[in-house]
Amino acid sequence: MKPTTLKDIAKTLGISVTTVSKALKDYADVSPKTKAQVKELAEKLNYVPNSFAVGLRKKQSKTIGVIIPTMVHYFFSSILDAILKEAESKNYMVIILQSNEDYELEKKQVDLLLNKGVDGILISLSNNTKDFKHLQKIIDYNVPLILFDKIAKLIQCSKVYIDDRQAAYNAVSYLIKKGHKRISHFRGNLNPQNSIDRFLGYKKALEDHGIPFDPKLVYICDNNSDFSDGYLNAKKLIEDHGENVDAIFTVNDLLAIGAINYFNEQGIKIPDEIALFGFSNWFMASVITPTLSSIDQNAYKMGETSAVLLFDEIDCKLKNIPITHKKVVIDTELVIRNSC
Amino acid sequence: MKPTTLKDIAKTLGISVTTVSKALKDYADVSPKTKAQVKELAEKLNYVPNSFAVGLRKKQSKTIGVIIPTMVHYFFSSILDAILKEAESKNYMVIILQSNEDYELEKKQVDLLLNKGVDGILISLSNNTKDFKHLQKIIDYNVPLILFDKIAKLIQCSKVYIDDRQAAYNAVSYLIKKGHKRISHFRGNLNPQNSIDRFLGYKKALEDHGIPFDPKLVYICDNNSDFSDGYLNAKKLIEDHGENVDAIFTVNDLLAIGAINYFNEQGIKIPDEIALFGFSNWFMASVITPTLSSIDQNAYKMGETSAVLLFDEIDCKLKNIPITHKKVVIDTELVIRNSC
DNA sequence: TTGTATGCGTTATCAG
DNA sequence: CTGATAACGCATACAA
Repeated sequence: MKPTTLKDIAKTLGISVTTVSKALKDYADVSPKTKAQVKELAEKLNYVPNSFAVGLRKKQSKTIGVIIPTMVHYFFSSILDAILKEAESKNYMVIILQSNEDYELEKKQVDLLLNKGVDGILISLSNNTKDFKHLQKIIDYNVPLILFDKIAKLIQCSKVYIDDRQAAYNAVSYLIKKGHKRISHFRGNLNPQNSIDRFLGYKKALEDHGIPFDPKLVYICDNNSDFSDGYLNAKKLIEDHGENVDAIFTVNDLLAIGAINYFNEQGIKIPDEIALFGFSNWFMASVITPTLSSIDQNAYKMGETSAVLLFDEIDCKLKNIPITHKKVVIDTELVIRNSC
Repeated sequence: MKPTTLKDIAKTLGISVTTVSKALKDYADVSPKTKAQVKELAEKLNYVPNSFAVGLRKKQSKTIGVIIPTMVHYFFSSILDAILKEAESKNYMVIILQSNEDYELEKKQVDLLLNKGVDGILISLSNNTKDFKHLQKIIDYNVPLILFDKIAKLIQCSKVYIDDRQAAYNAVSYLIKKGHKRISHFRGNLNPQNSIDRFLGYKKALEDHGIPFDPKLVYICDNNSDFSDGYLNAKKLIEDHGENVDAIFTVNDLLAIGAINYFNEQGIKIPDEIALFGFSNWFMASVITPTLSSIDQNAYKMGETSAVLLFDEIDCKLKNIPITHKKVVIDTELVIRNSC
């Protein structure tokens, strides 16, 4: 079965392709009668415009591209969920690519998207992206670009992100107000900015509340490892400090859950003997025992906001309105549960 | 900045567009010298073929479409991960759509993909899809189609799925071999086939091992509810049967985790007083205390297999080799942990 | 070995 | 009100 074309309709109706095209678009200069005829037949033949042809003519694809480091992740899949829903409502399609934390791949994928003629691009950068020529290329091609979560400060485009430092600050301040004084931090690798900012927020909260920062309470964990790293560091923490530690703020929920497992196993009472605060508010945080307090990053809102911004810019471009880049900081939220 | 076209290259080199086109494709009838010149300039100008034009000419897009019920789900995001990786390796792009368990939306999305000229389509059907005209349409348009996980038996196309019945049978048989005799089942809604098959597997395992099936031990849970439904039904189970029940096989991990929370809270020992077996092997199963035995559905392999089948069919179509539809049953695996 | 002509399906311009 | 024509960028059959 072949798709119907304008030509098919024109032929059976004995009129020109031009008229058919105009009729379907409700141009003012087509007689109501012709319009009716054309529309009826088009409906009957199930006509849909060929998107290659439209794209070739109008240089727009009604498609956007998204590049994320990885898909199998509650945070990113929630973001994608929001982007897909937003796109759906605007009748856009979405091409999704995983950079897999690989800079070269990310670069190649940008080329693919540009080549594909997408109307806009959303990117959350790979941890290994230090060079931004590929992003500049997008801008040079005049394709709207929004960076989210993992952003590059120097690139001239709209950005959507959370304030990791502030969020960490809030969590640690909460622990302090609850009376905790010896607060450990399980931090991530030195590398990604997120991890640095969360550490800085932790440190600042201590300082602002007159609690001396003790580097011995900071444990560096492997970001990509599974939760067993949390378990192991919890063990180490107790070995190193015994009762001279009363809380842990972890850079993500997974580490906290590993630690919870260790404490449960050892009969160390949470939160009485040690309190815990995670980061990200994975679904898991609400089902573990005890339930884990955590910082909700509002992934859905981040995705939604990014998509809305992108469609705005696409719109502006179509209407030749100059684009003003925006920076949106998404609110995070302390979700207090039973671990502190 | 405008993308380079064949015309640009032809003009600066003073040759025809045809020659440029052929040179880039290494046609035999272009002189090595011309080829070299063309390629060099193309490289320099960063030439990439305009995909709209190519699509219009060749009627293929190097793009496939995927429709899934929902994205924010460990199972589906793992499948997508595999599909994206497979597509990446074949230099294909992937358009992802969420049907959101809505039949009308699914239908519309099929039209969009067809209209978009994708080279193939992968679908996991919505629970509410009872009518398959939209799938037939894909086949009528001669676009390769693979159904995975939630399939329609009557449609003539390749399918990739697990044997839910067998998997459930295996899990329950395991519980029986461990000495459990009063095994409850927390089943899903009556509606999706998965849920029915898992129930049937449960029942068959009992029968085959000479254990009478007791309908009072079967609890119907709301599929879309959160884990609290598992908690509530566990409570009910104990109220109804007291010690006269020694294991539960749940239709998914979430319900099992809800139940675990209840038992932990009540000091009911797992697995001594009651054993648990889940289904799906969510990440959570390995971090909960006690860790939960579950059935791994091999999501990654399912995605990979589906994608490989699709690319095979696309290939056959290009080469005019007749397509033979395949049915692939993905192996499931009992993952035994501490809950039984 | 190179180039000309044609068409893919649509839309915009302009003439009738 | 209608339609002929050109153009988008590329690929191919056919000439030269």
